[in-house]
Amino acid sequence: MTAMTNQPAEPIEDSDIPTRFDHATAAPRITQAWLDAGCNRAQVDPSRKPFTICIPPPNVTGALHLGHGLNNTLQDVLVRTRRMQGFEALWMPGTDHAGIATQAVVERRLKEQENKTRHDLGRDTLVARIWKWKDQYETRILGQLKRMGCSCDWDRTRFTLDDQCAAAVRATFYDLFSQRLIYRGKRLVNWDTFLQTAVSDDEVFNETTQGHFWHFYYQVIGPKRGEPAMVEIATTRPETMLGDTAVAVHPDPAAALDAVEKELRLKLVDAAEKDLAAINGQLADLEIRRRTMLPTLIMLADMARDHRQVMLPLLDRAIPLVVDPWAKPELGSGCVKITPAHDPNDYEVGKRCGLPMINVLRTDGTLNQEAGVYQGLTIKAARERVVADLDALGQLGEVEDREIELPHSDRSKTPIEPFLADQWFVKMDSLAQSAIDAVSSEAVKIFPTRYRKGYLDWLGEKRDWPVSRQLWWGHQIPIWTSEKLTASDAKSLAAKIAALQSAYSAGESSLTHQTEVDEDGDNRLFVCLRAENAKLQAAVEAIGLVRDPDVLDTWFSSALWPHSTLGWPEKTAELDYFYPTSTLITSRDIITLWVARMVLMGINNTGKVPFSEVFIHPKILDGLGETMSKSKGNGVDPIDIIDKFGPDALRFGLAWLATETQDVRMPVQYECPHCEKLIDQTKKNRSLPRIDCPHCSQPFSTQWAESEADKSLHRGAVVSERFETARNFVNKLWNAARFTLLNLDDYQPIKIDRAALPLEDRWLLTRLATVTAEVTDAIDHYRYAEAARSLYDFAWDEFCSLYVEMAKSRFSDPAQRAATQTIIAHGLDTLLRLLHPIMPFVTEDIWAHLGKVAPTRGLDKQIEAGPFVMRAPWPTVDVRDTGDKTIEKQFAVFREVLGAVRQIRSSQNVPPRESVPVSLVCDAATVVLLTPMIPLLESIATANVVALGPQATAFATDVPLSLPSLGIDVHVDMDRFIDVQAELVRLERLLGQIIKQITVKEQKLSNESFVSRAPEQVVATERQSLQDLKAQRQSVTDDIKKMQNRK
RNA sequence: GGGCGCUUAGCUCAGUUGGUUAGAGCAUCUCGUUUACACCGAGAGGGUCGGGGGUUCGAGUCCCUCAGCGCCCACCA
Repeated sequence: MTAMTNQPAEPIEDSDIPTRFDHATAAPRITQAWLDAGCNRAQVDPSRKPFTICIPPPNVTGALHLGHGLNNTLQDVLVRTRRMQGFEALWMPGTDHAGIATQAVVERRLKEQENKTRHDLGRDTLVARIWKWKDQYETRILGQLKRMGCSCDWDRTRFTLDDQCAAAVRATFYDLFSQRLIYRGKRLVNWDTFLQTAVSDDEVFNETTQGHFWHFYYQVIGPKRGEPAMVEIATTRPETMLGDTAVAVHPDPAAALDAVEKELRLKLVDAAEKDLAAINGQLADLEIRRRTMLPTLIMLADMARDHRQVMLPLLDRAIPLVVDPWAKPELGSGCVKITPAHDPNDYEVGKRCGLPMINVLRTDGTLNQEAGVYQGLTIKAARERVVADLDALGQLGEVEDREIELPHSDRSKTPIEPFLADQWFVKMDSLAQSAIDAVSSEAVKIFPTRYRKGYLDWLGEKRDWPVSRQLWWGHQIPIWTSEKLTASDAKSLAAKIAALQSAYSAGESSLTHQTEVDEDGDNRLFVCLRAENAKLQAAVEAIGLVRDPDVLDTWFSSALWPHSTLGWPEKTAELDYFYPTSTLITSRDIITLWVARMVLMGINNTGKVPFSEVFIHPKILDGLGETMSKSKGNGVDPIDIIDKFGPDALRFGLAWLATETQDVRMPVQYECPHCEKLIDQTKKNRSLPRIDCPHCSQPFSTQWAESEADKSLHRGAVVSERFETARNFVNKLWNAARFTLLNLDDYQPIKIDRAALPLEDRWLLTRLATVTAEVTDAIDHYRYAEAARSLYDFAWDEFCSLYVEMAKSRFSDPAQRAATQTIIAHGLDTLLRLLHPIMPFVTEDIWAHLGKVAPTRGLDKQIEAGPFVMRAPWPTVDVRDTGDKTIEKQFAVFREVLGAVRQIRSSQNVPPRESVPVSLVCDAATVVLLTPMIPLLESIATANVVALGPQATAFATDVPLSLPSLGIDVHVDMDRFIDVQAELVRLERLLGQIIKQITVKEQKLSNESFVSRAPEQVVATERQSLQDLKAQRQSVTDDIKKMQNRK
């Protein structure tokens, strides 16, 4: 059947609609139909309110996994809902160039496959290769999103490195540079010696390794009588001593020790038992230090103030003793070697004490000329040599074994070396403050609110943002430099630049320059170009300036994403209409890196916050509780799930799991393509390119297959049974629709008079109204799981199990057929709209089928249903359908009674078609409620209600069940079926339960304080409940007697 | 070291402001092809709500504490 064409209504045959939703053929067809009709498109339309979401641009490092699947499902649910609610909804798609990550991936492959480094290729060739990689993965990523049903406006797809984003980056950099908010500085950076680039703190992870703690002795130069001849220092990185420029000691060691002791004693007061020993140990240690070390330390401090020096061994360089509070007398020897160029803390000391900073490393991690005879060695080799040589000199002391937290680069997995280098920084002061204010004032609201704290704390530190990266893939810094200039050279160069400035920038200024004096007293000059301009660039280079080879941190361009994608710095109509965007949906690990920076850059560039709400969703963890990531290899490709379960099941399954506080644990299995058996994914096998099936021994490939041999094998999908529920639900909906469609062949809608409707119809309308309100509210507040559960329960337990069942008999009654058709068509129609944002494909397919047999739908008046549920209006709540508590109560009672009858039937093994006589004992009020339900009960439970009311009595061959909370006793005549023994077992068990409950209640009610303090209503309920239980006990006891008599 | 979560059935998770007998899906067991659906239907079994203490008439829910797991931030010469 083709879905999207308008054909005249024709009878539907049973065989026309398969019993399973065929997502594999339906999804591509529907996707195409949406595209053809422009359903995803958003345009500036002043008559409508805009609703905008910018996608968190996935990195082009690799394919998407289920974490992205969740992120994008949640965005799409929201966008589709708002679109249906009448907003001009724009979902802006795109990808991120992910500077260091992407370059690292491509470089690694280059090494593995061709044994080449980036230097073998050169900058242009490498960058061209990365573009190729980007094209390949961008296509794959966008394809994944499309198959998931993401309703992005694809024509607007952006890339953080495309021309439009580049223009925004250039303009931002230029503006910040002009305001001196971007500056050049020497800073200690985390140096990745493998990738030969600085990486940010955020790209560093710590790993505990077995290391040593070496003690050295440095000789004091010209020790006077009574003074120590040596100072002892200790380090975990001996080779850095080559860059030592001082040895520090605390300025007032006695006071420092006192302070520590005071703190320890405070701790002692409210310490737990088990900690006491440890603290006391520390206090004892302090005492020893006071006696043994303190005099020496005080003497050393005096010597330092006296500008005394020690001799750095091996290099025979005299270095000063300095005083600095960083040297803590309570630790180690109390003295600390200072290596400003290779340790963050030492760097601070170096700055405070005005020490020289000697960098002993080359960019590749080998030692440079500063290291003297050790020049050219690797760090590892140098370390061994330094230790051996010091030992030979007799200046090596104790060597302790110690666990060391060693920083590693997240990208190359190699150890980080702190390294002094020239870098560009963004000054965070006022920028950070604006982003703090935005969240404090709730101009930007973060959900769940607990994530506000991390955001505010991080920004509160206002640490300047190092933005240069020694990479080739990214936005090259738009700065041209000339260094080591004399003052007069600098002056004449500046004049030439001023000339260029007036020649090229009529109107808007597009070039600016700054001069500054470097640490050696020379001048350097920077020129910044605002936009790409080949001629101007050539002119700048012609007067001798050289472009900075570095590129910008990826987050610099990501920070501009909400406005750069809409055309900023141009004043576009799009920007004016769609910006600020509405909601950002992302994961918690980039709240600071990305969200905070978008807020401050958005405010800086546009004067407005980039979005008013941020929703942080849970993370998807694998079966071992680890987050999914490309680098770990435990990522599951959403396409595998889609192939097996369908896109709707993927989406519904993810939404169902996306609760507020809990991350989603997702154990996965490989599915062998040969024998279809499932193989648990483990730490060992999760990143293998091929696996031999343990069941059928045949090999299959995985998503990591790269070699041709592996790729030619059959691919083993990674699946999770956690999507079965959702897949089954999709099919349940499909079949409810199938039933409806098969009964709409002669659809003749009639005008509905609500008051005259039968009970079950009024109930359905009430429930639809309630569910509509619930789902709307849940989605508004990002409670996706609640929306999914609410729809699941209603669709399955109420629409399918009750309403459809009740409709069966009414369809065969000519008097009721038309009305039932009208209502069920309306019910299905509403359900499809409500489910569409979560399950777009199956709802769209059913919508098309429904449109053919029932092109107009509605209650008060018939309305032409449009061709797409995607573009249909979101259901609204009609007040006439809400608040009828009587009907809800009637159905609640009905379902209880129905359950009781079924339970009795099942316990006695009564065949489904056998009608059983039923007698219902209840009070007069319940009779009124229940009487209209009798026909439904009879049809659904295959029961025959022979008596109802206070006077109704038990049967001679009775199997009863009491519903104490409702005050109803259900009696079923089991004359023909009864299994006396089984029944006795059941009754005895039941009696036991009742007696237990009675005991609990009696205890409760005999508790004087409960009766006097609990609210009256609670006490009354308990009393009534006890009374009911007692009555039930009586009747069960009677029944047991009766049953024993039958024996 | 600081911060934020989490711990409920065999598994994966819900559980609104404290209030009848703590729920769902999967798995298990029993029964059933009944005119949409076996990716289905009916029913059953399965819980000291991580341990301990407290507040309260009443605690899965609030407070304290201990233990375990996870994440974020800082730091360790």
